[in-house]
Amino acid sequence: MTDDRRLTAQGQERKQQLLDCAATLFAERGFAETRVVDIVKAAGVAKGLFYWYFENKEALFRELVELNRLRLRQFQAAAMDPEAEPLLQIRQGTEASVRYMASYANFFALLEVENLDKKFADELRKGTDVHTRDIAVILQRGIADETIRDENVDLLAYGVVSMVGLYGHFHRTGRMPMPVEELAAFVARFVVCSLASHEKVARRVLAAPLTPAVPA
Amino acid sequence: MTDDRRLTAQGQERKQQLLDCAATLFAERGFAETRVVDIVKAAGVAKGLFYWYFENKEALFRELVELNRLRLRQFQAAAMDPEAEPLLQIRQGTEASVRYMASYANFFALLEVENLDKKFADELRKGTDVHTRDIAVILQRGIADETIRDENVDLLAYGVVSMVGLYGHFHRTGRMPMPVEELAAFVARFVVCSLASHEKVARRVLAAPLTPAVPA
DNA sequence: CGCGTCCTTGACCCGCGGGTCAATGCGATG
DNA sequence: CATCGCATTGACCCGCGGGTCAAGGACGCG
Repeated sequence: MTDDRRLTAQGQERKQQLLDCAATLFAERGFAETRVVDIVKAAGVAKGLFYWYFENKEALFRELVELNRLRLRQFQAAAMDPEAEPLLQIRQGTEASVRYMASYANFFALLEVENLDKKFADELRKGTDVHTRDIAVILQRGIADETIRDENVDLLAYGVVSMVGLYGHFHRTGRMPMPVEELAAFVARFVVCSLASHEKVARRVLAAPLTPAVPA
Repeated sequence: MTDDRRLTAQGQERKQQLLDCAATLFAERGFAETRVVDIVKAAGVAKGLFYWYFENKEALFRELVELNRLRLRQFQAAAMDPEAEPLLQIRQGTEASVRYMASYANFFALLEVENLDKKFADELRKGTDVHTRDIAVILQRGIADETIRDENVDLLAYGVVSMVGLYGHFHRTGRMPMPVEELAAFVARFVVCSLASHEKVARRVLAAPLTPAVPA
């Protein structure tokens, strides 16, 4: 495949099918351990077709990651009440992220791979950084109005973002069978407690009603 | 190499040399991207020699990980004052771990790889779990005496252990140039705040003097 | 029906890199 | 100095798996 060819409806579908199969396999056994043959077999097509839709295995991976990071950010942004106080926004975003990860476990497992294969680390890190910046901006407001502990805002943001990924991984790998909602609530409490400047701020934020589920 | 052969002093040394070179390379470019040839070249020996000391590449990796997890646990345990209250022990262990990771950055980067290659995940996870259990036991005591928030102890322990690894990674990959001591202090504060049941407990624990450096 | 574009096939190529092996060195030990 | 077992060498083997390609549908359009 050279640059962006025009794809028919059928073509779009087939490409998506390959993306889906690849995502599942990557999530199951990782990038390096997934063969192109495995992907096309899973999709029930010939090997050559893979290269009609993708430059190579790496390109497919990048596309997959990009797509999903986008989705997550949107989902998270949608869950935040723009009127709420900073720490409450963080709580809402955190809960939403955990839920998102649960529904799109396959896709999400993918993002973890980026840290493993150094080949991707540098390029894909940028995506995470953008995400982290979103959070940092909110945290900054919380620090300004003294509801969030006055710490290095980048360090805090990194912690918040990673935390979600961390517990998502934990849950996904089945080491703690528990309902998603429960886990989401736990992570939210954990994050809020680690950020709140005072006990009463934490209590106030945690007392707010559960974030309503947002339509995808 | 079949099982454990008797090695001369020279043999021990050579083997260690290979382990060191491999650790550096793995840390730099990851497991899958490091060739056996690269390792032996770095050590300045012939390829065949690699297989005199190790069953294969995977076996070397496992040995490396095992070795370092052991070291970390010892280091961490040594940093904890057995008389101190639970949360203070956690703080001491956390600070020590961050310091440890800074000194043995190469070795430590290795532990992250385990999450990437699914091949290792299952087996090596057990090691992490043991580590997590250590922490869980301490947390349990803190929950009993109400100095630590009454949450699922396993979830908390996982968070604490991962947190350290997380920020270690962050620091190691050079995204936040700052003195190790400063980072260690930050992570300790983060963890203490997320665990403490009450503001005054957190303050008390954080007011305690810096853990003295323990001789290796 | 002829032509062009999109789609699909599967046999084939080929280099990379893990792993082997027969030969040799070398430092103890009797 | 003979012998033995640890240590070391580097050429070689070989399969795996990424990537190619020539050929052949299928569908739409004038």
